[in-house]
Amino acid sequence: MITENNIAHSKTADCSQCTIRSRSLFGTVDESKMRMTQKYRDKYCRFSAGEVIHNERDSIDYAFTLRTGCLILYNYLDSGERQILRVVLPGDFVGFSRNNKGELLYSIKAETDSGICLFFDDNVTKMINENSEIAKRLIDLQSHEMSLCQQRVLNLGQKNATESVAYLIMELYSRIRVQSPDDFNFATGEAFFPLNQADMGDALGLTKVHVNRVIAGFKEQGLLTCGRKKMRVIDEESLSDIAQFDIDLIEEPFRQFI
Amino acid sequence: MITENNIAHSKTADCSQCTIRSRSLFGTVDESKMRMTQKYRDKYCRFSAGEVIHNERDSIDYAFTLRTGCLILYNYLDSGERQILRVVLPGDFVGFSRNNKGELLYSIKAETDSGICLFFDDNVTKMINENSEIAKRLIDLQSHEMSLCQQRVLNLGQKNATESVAYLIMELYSRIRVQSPDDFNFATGEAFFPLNQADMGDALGLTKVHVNRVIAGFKEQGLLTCGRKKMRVIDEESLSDIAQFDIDLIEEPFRQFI
DNA sequence: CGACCTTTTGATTGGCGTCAAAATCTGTGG
DNA sequence: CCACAGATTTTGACGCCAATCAAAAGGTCG
Repeated sequence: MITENNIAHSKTADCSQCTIRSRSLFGTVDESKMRMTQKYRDKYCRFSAGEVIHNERDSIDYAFTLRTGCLILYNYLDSGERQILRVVLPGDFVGFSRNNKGELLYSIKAETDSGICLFFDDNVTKMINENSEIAKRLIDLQSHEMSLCQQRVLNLGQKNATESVAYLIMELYSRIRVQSPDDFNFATGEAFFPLNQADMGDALGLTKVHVNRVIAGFKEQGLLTCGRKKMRVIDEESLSDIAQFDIDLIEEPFRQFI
Repeated sequence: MITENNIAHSKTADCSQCTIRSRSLFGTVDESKMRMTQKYRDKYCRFSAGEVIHNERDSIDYAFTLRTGCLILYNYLDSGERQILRVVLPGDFVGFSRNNKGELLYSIKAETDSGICLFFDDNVTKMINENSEIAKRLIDLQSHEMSLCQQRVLNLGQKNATESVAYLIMELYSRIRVQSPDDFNFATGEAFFPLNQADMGDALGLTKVHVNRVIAGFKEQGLLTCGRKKMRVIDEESLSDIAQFDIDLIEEPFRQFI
């Protein structure tokens, strides 16, 4: 939950300094209108790694863009099992998909130290009403997110452990390179990887033990090296083949309506 | 693919006769503006059960609302396995989530005889530009669909065969009651159920053999009766409990922006 | 009636889970 | 700089859920 402690001065995250603006909700809005877009933002909030931002089923009256860091969206089942639904990286928009009572159906946790640009629902409505560019951009972002979610269904439904671990690694590794370049060392190919093996298991419906065995196999084959929250993919082509992963999905969201 | 054979006279499906308008893209548009909304529709097309409407990865220049019948969206893997991503019922909007080349990432097949209201992309853009009511509705529909998709991820990732078969049955059965009432006998509780057991397996990542065993168990416990494309749920509460299914998800999409 | 599709049943196999414990890494404070 | 607690990764033995293979039974339609 957001408390006073989380709220930072908006000045600390000015739109004009934003490195992920082009991928965000305002990605198609001309820079000259930056003051207009910034006006809609209500707050800039920070969270420390491990902080729970929102609890499944609580009501919520805002949505946000992740500016820095990494969040996970997840659900718990009665059995106590956790399913990670989505890994959120900078530029991603979060807070839609409410049920018919206006509740958000998943919990949100900061996986690493993170900063979000917050918009109250009223202001989201305003943005959409006043600016069809933003409405269209939101539709494109949603539809891009839907593609990723459907690929996850495909993974979980039909791929074996090796294939789906490879997919998760390739998807996240590629997205980090594009969305969070500060966490990616372009010289060495090493990325800061926000998920540990237990998290990966929770995203894939596997146990951490089995995830470990699969990754050990990849290391043996020389496809990647990794350690505590670090990941370096050595053979992207082979891993992509194993995963049936298509990089086209990760690039800039399609601009269907311009 | 759509051919001349599929195109029916638009008059055969007038908006004023439409029984699922309230759930569709035009659900929030006042009836007095019906002529305006109908103007955007380019074609009304019919498909027979089994017809493939669109092939994975082909380019496409339209989106549509399903008016009658039932469609499935699916992908094939290299292994030849099929994953059903979504079962489309009347009122649902289909044709977004393109990749950055404008391709649709899934195939579309008519599971039963079906009729669709087709909009070319240009007209979708026009609708959204000219009418923020429609844009907002589209955003709400997409976010509702996203919730359903995330629930599917939860099912596939963390639930066992019994739970996920129960979930699929409850989700579809409930949606048929709401979205396709002609296929639902409110006196007996019997629904026309568009998926056979092999299809259900392809939606859940299970084999048809195992789906059959699970359903046999439900029958033994007196939770449901079913036969060739028929389904009658006797004990909705027990099945919902097993499935951890929440009916709130199925009701009218949340109107977040009004 | 015969071809075909779907459902049902049985026997066997295997991929991944479960349980348990050791090894390694990380941060913290004395 | 080292000691120590806690988190994460790694390894091993064993078990089970759902897959696989195979075939029979039942429904549907021309």
